[in-house]
Amino acid sequence: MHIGAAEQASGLPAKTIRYYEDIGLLIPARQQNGYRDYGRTDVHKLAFLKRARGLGFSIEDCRALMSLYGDRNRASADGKALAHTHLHRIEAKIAELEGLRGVLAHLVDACHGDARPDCPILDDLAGLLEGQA
Amino acid sequence: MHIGAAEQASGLPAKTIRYYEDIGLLIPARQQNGYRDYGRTDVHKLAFLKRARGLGFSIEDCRALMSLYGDRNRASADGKALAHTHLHRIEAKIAELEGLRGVLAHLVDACHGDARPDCPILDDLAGLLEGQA
DNA sequence: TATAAAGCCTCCTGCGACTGGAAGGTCAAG
DNA sequence: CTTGACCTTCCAGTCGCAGGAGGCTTTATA
Repeated sequence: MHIGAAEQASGLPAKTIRYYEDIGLLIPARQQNGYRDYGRTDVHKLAFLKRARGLGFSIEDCRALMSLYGDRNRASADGKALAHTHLHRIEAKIAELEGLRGVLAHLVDACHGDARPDCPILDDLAGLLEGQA
Repeated sequence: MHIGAAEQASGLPAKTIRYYEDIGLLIPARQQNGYRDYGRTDVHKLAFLKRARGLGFSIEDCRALMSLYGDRNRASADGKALAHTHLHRIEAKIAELEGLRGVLAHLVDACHGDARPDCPILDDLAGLLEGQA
């Protein structure tokens, strides 16, 4: 199966599939003409990678997950640990963004937003609140 | 004021301050020996940039905000529009991450996480749920 | 059979927003 | 006069690809 077909079957762009080969995530066989040759297992792995990336796992996480994926003697605890760590990262990111959202919503709310120049948003950025305190 | 002092005063690393000059965000005066020379206004602007970046505004947003910052005839509506757009981006990102969190929390919860190899997390990534349906 | 189009290959560059490091100039203190 | 801190410029690397150039091979059509 050529890379174009693997692209259709896995949902990953050919560019990405080649990149994954570059970094050693999934190295396919080659035909005599040099074309990459993907088998059914390869396509499964590509779809696996797509799903894992879609869940926000880093490439290095994916490497570890792929290793577990192909390991019959794996411990489910290992997969769980990876997912758990990743979940914590996501929760931390959410908390960070919620903090930003709070500040921004407050500022947007406080700004009348007309043609006049006085703007609490720019004032906050300029640190005038501290300056006036 | 040398860059080291500006670093202390603004809270931005010297590397970042130089980078901001490279991309034309804040170009300081130079002393005769070639050293950068930051004045009080420059330090204010650096602190302004630090605050804006800390709120997650992109560099291009910061460029626009800086322009408004220095414009006596600005309309507060412009600042509000930038902040509003940014707020929407953050909310969209939060929603996306909350989706991921939901899926991951579910998977982590479903995985017993012991020495046995069967792992709902890896099964999900492998698309076995669809395969079995 | 000739040719055009599609698909494949490798290699290089760029994105955003820095960060680290090398090689070298400048300045104040001992 | 030397040491060390501080400054300069420039280059490379980060992450995860995407875009494009230039050149094969294969396939489809006239």
